[in-house]
Amino acid sequence: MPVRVRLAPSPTGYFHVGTARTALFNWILAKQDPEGVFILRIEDTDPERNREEWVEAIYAAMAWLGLDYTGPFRQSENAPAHAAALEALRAAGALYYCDCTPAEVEARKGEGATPGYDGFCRERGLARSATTALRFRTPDEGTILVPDLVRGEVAFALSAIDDFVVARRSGEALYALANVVDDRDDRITHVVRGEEHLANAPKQMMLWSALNAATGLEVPLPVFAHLPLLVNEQRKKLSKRRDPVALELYRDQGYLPEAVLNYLALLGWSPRGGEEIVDPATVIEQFRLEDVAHSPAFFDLKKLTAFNGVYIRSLPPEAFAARCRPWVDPGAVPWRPSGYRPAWGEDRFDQALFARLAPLVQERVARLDEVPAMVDFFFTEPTMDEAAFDKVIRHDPEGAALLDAALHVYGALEPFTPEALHAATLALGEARGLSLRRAQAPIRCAVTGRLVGPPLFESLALLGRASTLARLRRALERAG
RNA sequence: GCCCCCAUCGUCUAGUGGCCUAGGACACCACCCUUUCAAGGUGGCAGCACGGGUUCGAAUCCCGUUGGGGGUGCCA
Repeated sequence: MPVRVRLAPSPTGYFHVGTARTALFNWILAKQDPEGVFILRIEDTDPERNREEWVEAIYAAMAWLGLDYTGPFRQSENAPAHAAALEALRAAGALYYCDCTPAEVEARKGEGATPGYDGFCRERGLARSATTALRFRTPDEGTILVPDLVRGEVAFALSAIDDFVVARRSGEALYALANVVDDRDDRITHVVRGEEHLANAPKQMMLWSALNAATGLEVPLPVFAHLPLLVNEQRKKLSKRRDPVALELYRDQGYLPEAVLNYLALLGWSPRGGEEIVDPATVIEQFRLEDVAHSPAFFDLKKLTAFNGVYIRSLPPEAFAARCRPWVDPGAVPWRPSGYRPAWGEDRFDQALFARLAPLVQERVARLDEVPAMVDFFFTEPTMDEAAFDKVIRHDPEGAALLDAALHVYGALEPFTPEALHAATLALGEARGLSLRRAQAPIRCAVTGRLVGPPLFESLALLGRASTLARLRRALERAG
């Protein structure tokens, strides 16, 4: 039987990094089978909380990650099937109407063992009305075994599972039912999702079987796989309120999707052989649900960032330059990180120049959003770091002298190349008994406004003699 | 409260009874390289929660304790 898996996110907020990992694992499973199918189904049965923009965010996130799928489908579009399922179950006696309000249910909850609903309306024979919801009649005793590829079999006592609601008083099917109906319709073979859904599994199995019986259509039950949760430093489930969980955020900061995917694959799983930088093909080849870890994993931004640096450095220089454009090119680009504000004018930006700069910064950044601050002095007059200026120029007697000497030597330097600049600056320093390390500092500061940046002599050559000399002169004037 | 899950360096993990003096990665520290910063190289710090079993032998199996987490919606 071919693998059929699905991602079933609800459009109630940002696309969560945890959802991204679930998507990845499902996608991998489908890719492992030549006939595998990975379905994207938007679970939009809660009109109160869904928003169309979040649906779009799901599509955008999947596209950015490069995870292809069958669909997308909207759960709401299958409402007729949900209604039919409800009717079939009701006719078979699997459901009953209940007019208890949540407050009443809560009030009756004793200190006793059985949690949740107490079965108050089970035998009342209520008819459908505007105040009745539909509940599923669950057995009172026995055990149900959930087959879980990650954890093995998980046993639930039926006595601990209450008669849960499957349709609102408005008549609409709830997640509990809609999800099962859709999974049956889609012939889902593996339900792979976060551990927070583990307690839903026995209920869904019972519903699935009841549906098989009530409709006469025997659809094989799926097997489950509940993935360990992603947690924050407090070891709590990643939360939209406290934690940076939105995938967009990572995209905006210049994380590469391939790095994110690689890192996500390592949360709960590890490749054979110890090498952690692995491409999707390797993961597809090696991944097994049975090998997934059981304990929650901390989402470590530092490690993700380190991985991102590895991926950035491995890019061909031209590709790196192209990927930087949304952050550095004020002109027309296909996509923009949110909150982008041009650091220099469109007329000042020079794509050809940036292409030559790119290799100098490529190995110095771990995120694409660090690039602008590293090349700004090429496209705009740099803002002087006053502390740096004081340290190596104003309060260093050698500083101004070096600047003055550089002004003269650079002015006559032929050719104005990195090699010549290197040699000239080295000589400048030696004449004063200074290491190149110290000799380059005031020059770097004068020209770039900072003490750190791309290699200086390459930068000066690319900047050109005129700008270099002008900035040296200006710094000299500032030093007074 | 009740149900369920989990427990190896700070973090992610390898480890399925002897190969473990517990391996790798990130982070951190030191040194090397070096025009700054990175990158790169070398080395280092650091862990089997606890208590009982089982066994010739336990990080690995069993029980308990403790500690974490998830669920307990007419949300998904």
